[in-house]
Amino acid sequence: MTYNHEKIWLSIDCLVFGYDVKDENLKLLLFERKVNPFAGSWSLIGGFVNVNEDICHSAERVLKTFTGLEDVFLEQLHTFGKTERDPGGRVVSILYWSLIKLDDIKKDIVNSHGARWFELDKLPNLILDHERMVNLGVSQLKKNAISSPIGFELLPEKFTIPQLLRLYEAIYNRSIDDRNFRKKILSTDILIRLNEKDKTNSKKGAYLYKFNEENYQRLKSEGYHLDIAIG
Amino acid sequence: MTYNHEKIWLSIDCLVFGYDVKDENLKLLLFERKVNPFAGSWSLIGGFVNVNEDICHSAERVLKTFTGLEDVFLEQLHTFGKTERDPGGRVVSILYWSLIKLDDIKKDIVNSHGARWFELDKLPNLILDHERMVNLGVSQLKKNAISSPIGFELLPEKFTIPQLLRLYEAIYNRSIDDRNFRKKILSTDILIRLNEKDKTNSKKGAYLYKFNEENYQRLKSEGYHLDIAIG
DNA sequence: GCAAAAGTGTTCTTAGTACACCCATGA
DNA sequence: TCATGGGTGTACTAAGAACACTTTTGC
Repeated sequence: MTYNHEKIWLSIDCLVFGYDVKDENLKLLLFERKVNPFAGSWSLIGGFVNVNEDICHSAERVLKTFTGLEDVFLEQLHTFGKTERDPGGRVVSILYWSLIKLDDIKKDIVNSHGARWFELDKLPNLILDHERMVNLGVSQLKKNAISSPIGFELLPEKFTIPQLLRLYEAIYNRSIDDRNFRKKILSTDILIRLNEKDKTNSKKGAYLYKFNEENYQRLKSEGYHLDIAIG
Repeated sequence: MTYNHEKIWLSIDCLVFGYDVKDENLKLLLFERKVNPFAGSWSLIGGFVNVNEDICHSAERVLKTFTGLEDVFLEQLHTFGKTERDPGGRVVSILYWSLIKLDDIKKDIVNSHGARWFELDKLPNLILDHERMVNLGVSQLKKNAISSPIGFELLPEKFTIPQLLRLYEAIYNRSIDDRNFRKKILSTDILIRLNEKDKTNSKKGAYLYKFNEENYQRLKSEGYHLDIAIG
């Protein structure tokens, strides 16, 4: 014991946003809390930080434990530390968020761990300050979708432009002009068109694209600002 | 004791940026560390979070203790939690930043508390991961100066447009066209021109302005993006 | 041949950029 | 009267916004 000071419980909470190209809906993963206080209520997934564990690893562990998922986008957002935030004791909580490309396999994995997906406008009441956390996450989603390619984290590796457009419409909750959207996103050169079409949504079929990480990094280092929020 | 889990030391580190309209230089406040490990080395100001204290109050306390300053801009940036970040023990640290309008009075207050201002390009070596923290702060400064009026936090209540321009040049470390800067910043309506001139820098004198908080809030809620980085 | 989604181009308007001169004043 | 910093305007260019029709194909 090298420092002489009182210690504090430190926890992780994790916002897990998921998007399914099929039903075109943004979803949030919630869990029915098993421990008191508030056993039986809905909450974000979370857990305590261990002494011998980097906080980013705690976040990965929490995500893995509750969803079975790993190697997905996971980033720190903010730390919540009001003394009265948890009536069960003084717990400071570090909020992370994860963005998931939903498919049936991942839905099954998550379901088998007991968590449940909720549509963003149909959330139940949440415990503690978790509602504030959700609000922060939603506003970050809107803010970041403009300037960084978090959108691609929510889509499968191969996706069509209409799917990407539909995702942005879901994030911003309004309709976007498809001609301008297309022009803008293609002019940035961060998409690679494949010689494949996806025909699940139309008879004509839509070209599949991949995200071009390299070009995106170049653009970003040049200080480019995507600004995809097109009326 | 309601939760059964190990606790952790939680600390605050605080980046304090200061700007003095007279010498037109961005400065960072550092402190010579008094406690081991690393006694005698330079570090950010910081301290432990108490169990009965909101983390934002911890940050205010740390700032007050080391600088005598209160009621200034103070915001959370990021939490650092690698297990090996402090060889003195497992300490997770929440980084805050504060932006200070420097004048002689504030410089005296700070000096009398034993901290010292360093120009950004003349920083000494820093302990632990404090260099990473500084880098994060500097990049946040550049990022936020574009889209939010943090610049005004660094200027006195009344300031001239050349002073504001000089500050942005200091933040972005390059020269900015004064005609375009003026046009842009005035077109946003977030400045109020006063019927006073500041003649410290010229015989003609430059009009003093105040920041218009109300108009800024309106602009922000309309989703406006300032984009002051003018070539 | 028709329904349904994918894909394409043009005009207009707005905002950014580059650039040079006059103004007010104290010394 | 002149040196110094403060203030203004215009022409050009690039990007955003609004908007309608053709293409492909399975049924």
